[in-house]
Amino acid sequence: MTPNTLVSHSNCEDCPIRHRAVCAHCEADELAELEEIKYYRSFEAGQTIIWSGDQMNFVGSVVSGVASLTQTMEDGRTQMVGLLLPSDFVGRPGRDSAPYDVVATTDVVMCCFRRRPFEDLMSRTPHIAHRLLQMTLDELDAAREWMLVLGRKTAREKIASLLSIIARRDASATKKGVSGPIVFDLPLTREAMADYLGLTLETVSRQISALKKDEVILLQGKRHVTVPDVSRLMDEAGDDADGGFLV
Amino acid sequence: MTPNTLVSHSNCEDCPIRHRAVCAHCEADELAELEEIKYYRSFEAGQTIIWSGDQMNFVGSVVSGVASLTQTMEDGRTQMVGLLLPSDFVGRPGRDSAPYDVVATTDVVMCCFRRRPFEDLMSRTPHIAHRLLQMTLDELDAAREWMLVLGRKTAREKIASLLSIIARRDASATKKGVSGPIVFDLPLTREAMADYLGLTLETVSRQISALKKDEVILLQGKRHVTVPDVSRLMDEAGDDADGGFLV
DNA sequence: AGGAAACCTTGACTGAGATCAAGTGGACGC
DNA sequence: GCGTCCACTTGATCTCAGTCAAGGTTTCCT
Repeated sequence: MTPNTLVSHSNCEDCPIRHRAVCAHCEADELAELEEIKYYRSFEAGQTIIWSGDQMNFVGSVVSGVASLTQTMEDGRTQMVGLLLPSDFVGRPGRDSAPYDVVATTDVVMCCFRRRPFEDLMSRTPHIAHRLLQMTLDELDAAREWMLVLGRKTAREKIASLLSIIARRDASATKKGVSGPIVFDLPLTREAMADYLGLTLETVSRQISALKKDEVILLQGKRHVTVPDVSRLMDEAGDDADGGFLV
Repeated sequence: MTPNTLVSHSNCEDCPIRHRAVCAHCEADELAELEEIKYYRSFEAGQTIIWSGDQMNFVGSVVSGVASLTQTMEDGRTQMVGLLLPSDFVGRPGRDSAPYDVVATTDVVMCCFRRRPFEDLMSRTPHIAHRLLQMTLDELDAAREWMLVLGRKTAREKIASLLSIIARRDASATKKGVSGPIVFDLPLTREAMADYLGLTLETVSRQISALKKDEVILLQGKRHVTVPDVSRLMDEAGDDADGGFLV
């Protein structure tokens, strides 16, 4: 699928996530050490990267594509608990077995480190530990914002919230300005969106149709979204109007 | 309210959360440094400890009592996004303003550190940074488990989940064995439980009545709970039967 | 080109939990 | 002892999202 990806940024300095991932604060010498223990792996859309309960032999960063963390109950009810975009970190140093399934939502390339060497390196490298703390705190904030969405928002607000999160992360990755309409492709199926939002896929479909009818969004095909007025979308999400593109 | 608390463990070595809080891994000399910049503050039940948006001048640990992190939408809908029990950490090093309200649910005593000195100390003390990373990762796991509860569980399962979480944390704090019935007091009002679970207080009340009628729990008064059979409660929560008291 | 499999949309009906409303019970002050 | 307040309970009704079902598109395979 993505056969050349492995070659295209084997050098960390050229890596597209160099300044956003767990290695962001590393000095040249630290980066060299990381470079020695890293390796790339590619996954196709739909593939499970890690099974819940499995031995965790590696940790790593998403380089390209989208993956999701999901939890499943015995009767099959599924909840997505994390959306992993490029630069996000997978795995927990110091833990043996994975608590969630990690699934590739699109084709994914990961930059992996064997767990033990990474843990050793981390204990010697405050820059890495510090960056990982920062990233974990950010994820905790995102999880808490998500709890408000899951617990208190209506179906329409949930969809609007998800769209504005994707739009925001997309904009911050591509460094586009905030002004004017925003255009992006949904990296998730209706079912994945439902699992993210604690809804059924039928409800997701209906609410997307409703937002389209009300011209909050425009659709070309089923995945290509245009948001003519971002603040309108934020209103629909029930968030404070300004929102602020901080990250 | 708790006038003597300030005195009763001004010495870190005697502190009830000494080995579970952010200071858990500290050596004697590191502890001495912490001791110099720490101070205690007490809050009465219902008091707001930190307002969302406020300047964060301190961070700290809950020593005794229960506090909650809550998010509120403009129209008043409220979602609790964190339940802070003794040893839990409040605040984020490196952040200026608080993203959530922190409210004392019961009377609370906190061990506070002024933010700047704490940040300085942390950058010099890997033991503290490492412990904070551990605790943050644990909180992230808890938040993700909570997302499953909010997104996919029924009202009855939500209540059973909350009860088993409180029972578990209570048991691990008091070091009691797992066998036999578990007894504890609910530290939350019905309304706080509703805010935690994304329900209304009426639904909380009805489901507690239903669990009582089905003898999953026994009630003395409105707050004192006896769980005759923990695995029965876990079944009702929809979790995998064993659950494991790891923490 | 034809067929099958994903993925998505839409409609009709149902039901779990929200909403609105009334009432209970215990704690506290006077 | 009596009123008041607060936390909680219970009942009646409504509604939003779930469920069940049918049909539409797109893509990809043969």
